[in-house]
Amino acid sequence: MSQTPISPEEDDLPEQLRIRREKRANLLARDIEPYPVSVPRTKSLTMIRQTYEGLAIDVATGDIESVSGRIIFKRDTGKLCFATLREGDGTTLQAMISLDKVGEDSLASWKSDIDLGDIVSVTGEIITSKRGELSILANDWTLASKALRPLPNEHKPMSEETRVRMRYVDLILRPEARSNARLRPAVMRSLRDTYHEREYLEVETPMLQVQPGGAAARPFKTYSNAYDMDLFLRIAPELFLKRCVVGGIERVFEINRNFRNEGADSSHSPEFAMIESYEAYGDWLTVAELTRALIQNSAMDVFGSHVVRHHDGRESDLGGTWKEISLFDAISEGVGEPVTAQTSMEDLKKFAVKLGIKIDPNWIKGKLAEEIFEHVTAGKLNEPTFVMGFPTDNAPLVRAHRTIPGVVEKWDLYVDGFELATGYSELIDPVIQRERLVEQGRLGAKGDVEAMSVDEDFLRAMEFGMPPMGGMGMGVDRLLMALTGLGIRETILFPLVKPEID
RNA sequence: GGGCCUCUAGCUCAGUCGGUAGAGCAACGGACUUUUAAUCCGUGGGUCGUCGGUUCGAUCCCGACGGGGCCCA
Repeated sequence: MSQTPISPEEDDLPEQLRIRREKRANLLARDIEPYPVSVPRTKSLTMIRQTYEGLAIDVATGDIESVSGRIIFKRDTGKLCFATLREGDGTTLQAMISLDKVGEDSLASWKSDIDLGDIVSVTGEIITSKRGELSILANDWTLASKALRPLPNEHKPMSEETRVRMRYVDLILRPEARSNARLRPAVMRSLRDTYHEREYLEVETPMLQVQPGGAAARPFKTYSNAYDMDLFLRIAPELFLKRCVVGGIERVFEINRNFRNEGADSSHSPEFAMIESYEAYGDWLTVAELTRALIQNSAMDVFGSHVVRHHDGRESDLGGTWKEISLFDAISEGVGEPVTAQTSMEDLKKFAVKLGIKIDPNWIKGKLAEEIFEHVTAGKLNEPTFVMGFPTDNAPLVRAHRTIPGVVEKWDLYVDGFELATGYSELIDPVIQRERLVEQGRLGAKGDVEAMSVDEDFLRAMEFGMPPMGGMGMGVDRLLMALTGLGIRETILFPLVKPEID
């Protein structure tokens, strides 16, 4: 990592930082405000571009406007200077500063006080240059904000680390960074539109929880001074959304952050956006259809097609109905022998060993079966595929499959080789639910840090009667990955990075 | 958790078979009234991630630590 100081001491600064601070001081000494409260601005660069689209070469419109933007190119010549201004969405406009319009002092100041990266306001006539470039020919200009750090070389890509650490610079320089930042809210809006069309109610449930639940994951632990008690950041909203359904909010969804205290890599972030929804009187097939609609509508709303083009040019077809495979069929094919929920732990271990899977002694049978599946099949599932029917013992919140013993009505959706979403026919029998959670508690006591615990208030809610329902969950970051092919850290504006200096 | 790669100027990167370093862009000084990564002339800028070790001498070799990346479980 570079050694650019985060909190620079005034002496011993790198040359370019020192020079820019001197320029700021010099402006102040001449009673020029480097950070004014406001600057003239009558139109955005986008509005100028729209208004004067198609203007011929070397035209003077007579229209006087004030515009502002960050200087991303600067070409100073003797008596006529050019700069390219850019505003937030990437729209640019050329500014021209000429001796005969602004005078000697102003031109000299432009050359010596203004740097690449500064934000300026320019007032003048909208013209096209002799080369046909739409421009504003300055009658006057003023500094809007002095940049004390130089912009990186625009023509060489910033390293991945610099992009993530200084996303603000990434956003200034890289069009993809700007479009990625705008993609997420567009997808969020599409997801909400789909839910609203189906008369779902959006709710917000607690992120600070007394007892984390709803998923198999390690939580972040924190502490409340006011209550003098440990609290946890939620790993899933599931148990609260189900409480909503008990209360009669029969179609409910939430889009918000979950936190899992686990490894971070190109598809896992410690905090990630998750969508979860529950539909009374639905089942796992109902929510599979919903999930497909959510994803396909997102693709259509954002890209205008179910075929999405990834950043590397690869196309991914999310259209049509999607393939469904059985989890145990996939495992059987992978190991070359029939495997069912009844296959013994000993046999599963033999298969796992043969495949070179490192077995965690805390794994129960269902977990081992899923690990084998992930090893032999998951990564190969590039086209959207529902993997149907999971082992009962590793899915404590899901109801039993109506025909297949030892299996629950749970699917995982795989796209591009990773798990994008999951859906259940939810378990609604409070007695069986209690048995399942008590069993989870036993696993937890034996050292399984991901095991769920018995949430008495959740069980009490169930005991008031929970309607039959289907539920689903989907990672929003992963949806963005499926739509764009990007890594998770590119879909998140400010992913967690370790500090540069300790 | 294990393995591999990587950290050099503001940015992106070369490089030194061990004798304290270079390019492009950026910066500084000068020339230029139509530039588009402007051009031309000149100049400066570095604790070579940190701390140890080996050595007459380490940015380079070795070790530990820290940051980043990739692969594996």
